Order: sequence, then C-alpha cells, then structure tokens
Amino acid sequence: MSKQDLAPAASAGCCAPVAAAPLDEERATGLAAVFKALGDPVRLRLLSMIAAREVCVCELTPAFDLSQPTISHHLKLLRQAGLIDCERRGTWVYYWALPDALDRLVGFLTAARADA
Amino acid sequence: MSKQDLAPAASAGCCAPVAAAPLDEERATGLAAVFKALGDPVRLRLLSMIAAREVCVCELTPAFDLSQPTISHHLKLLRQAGLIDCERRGTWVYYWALPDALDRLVGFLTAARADA
DNA sequence: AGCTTGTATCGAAGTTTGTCGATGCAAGCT
DNA sequence: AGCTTGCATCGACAAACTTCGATACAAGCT
Repeated sequence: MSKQDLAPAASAGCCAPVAAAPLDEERATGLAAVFKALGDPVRLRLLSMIAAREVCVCELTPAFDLSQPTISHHLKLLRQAGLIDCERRGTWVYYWALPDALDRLVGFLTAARADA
Repeated sequence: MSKQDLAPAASAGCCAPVAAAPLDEERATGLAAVFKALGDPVRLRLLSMIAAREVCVCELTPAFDLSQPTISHHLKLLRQAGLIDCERRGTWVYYWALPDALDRLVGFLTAARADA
C-alpha cells in the first residue's frame, strides 16, 4: 500500500487540503538545528537578553552562575545557528540578534498551529 | 507598552530600553524543554504530520527509515513536552497535536523578535 | 617592551541523547 | 485457549552535549 497518499481528503472538503507540505527531510534538518540551539535554558536567556538590545559579553557573563568559557561556548552555538551575530569593538565584543532566524521558526510553528 | 525599568546599573545611556523582562530562569527552563523536543529532524517531521491531522502510529512508523521502537521513543518525547497527546482505540494508537504548546513558543519568539 | 583585562579556543570529565534488538503488554483473531 | 499484530518498554552502546580549568589571542595600558 502506498503511503504517498496519506491524505484521504475525507471530510475536509472545501478548503485546506493537506495544509502544509509535510516538511521534507532537508528543511526539517535545518529547522531542527535552530530549535536545538534554543533547547537550553542558558541559551534561551542569553538570546532574550541579546534580543532586547545589543549587549557586550562583559554584561552577559556575570548574569549566570557559569564560567566564562561556558558562556562563550553557548554564544558560539547561538551564532552558528544563525540566531545572533557579533563584532569586536576595541577591547569588547558586542552581540545582537538576527530576527530572520526567529521568523523562520515562527513560520513553521504557526503553520503547524494552523493545521491543528 | 509599559517598559519596566529593570536596567542594570550600567550606563545604558538616555532611555534604558530593556523591553521584555529578561526571561526568568524558571520560565527559560520550561520553554527550553519544549524547544529541545523540537530540536530533532525526526520529531519535527513527526509533529508536522500529526499537526496536519490526527494520525495512527501505523502511518507514522513506515514514513521513516528508523526502527519502530525509535519512532515510539520520539513520540514519547513529544508527548512529554506537551506538544502532542494520544489515545488507544482498539488495536491502534492515535496521536494529535496540542496547539497550546506551540502558542507558548510563538509567544516567546515574537516577543524576542519584537525587541530585535 | 612588559603587564593587565576581555574573550575565544583547547582538551577532558561526566551526563544526556539517538538508535537498535529483544522483550512485554494489549487487543483482535481463529 | 492459542496465535498474530500493533505499540511500548528495557538494556545497551556510540555519539553528542554541557561544563570546567588551562591556555591562547587581542587590545589597551604603563
């Protein structure tokens, strides 16, 4: 039996036949990488602080009970996920948020939300 | 539009924005647990299939190149995250999505997005 | 040139995660 | 009762993750 045609298009009737495409494997991998970056309380708090306004690392590190290398590691993961970016200005390094990555996540979630 | 002044004693300059509260540790832990559940391509695809419509496990398992216990394990994690729920009906088990969890994630993301 | 401070990178240790085969349980059969 | 099918749980293993101290790099000092 072919499971290609999962959608019975039963009583759905008029509108919304198979609302969102079932999320192909490639797109799922890309999205999952970003979600995984948010799957840690420390990184979530870091992102929320950075999204509020551009922040220097020297303000972020003392806000946690973690070592400086650990905070630096989490910032690197957020950056690799495309959620933030940084720049060195003299002695200090400043981080800011990249809204596009958040937009992609919201797009997926609202599509799933709409289906449900 | 009330901006609570949680500003750090830093010399933030004139206005000291700090829009949303910086996401307390407890809420960050709860949200991160849900984001972590989405941090895997298999679970993301499972959720998108389940969100489209209520689905029987017997339709989900053959859609992946993974063993049946592995799919069952991923479904359990999604359920523990509050993203889906299930019910046994005779021989088969059916899963459906819980939109509230998605709403919470969208709420966090759009708040962060607004700040940035 | 040295010294000091801010940040990133480098191993390493301990924990968690993804996956599997084997097994167990539930429900519908004959 | 037995047999078969659908799904969950168990135990194990390799891979990945989080965290740390030690170290290296970068920039502004004296």
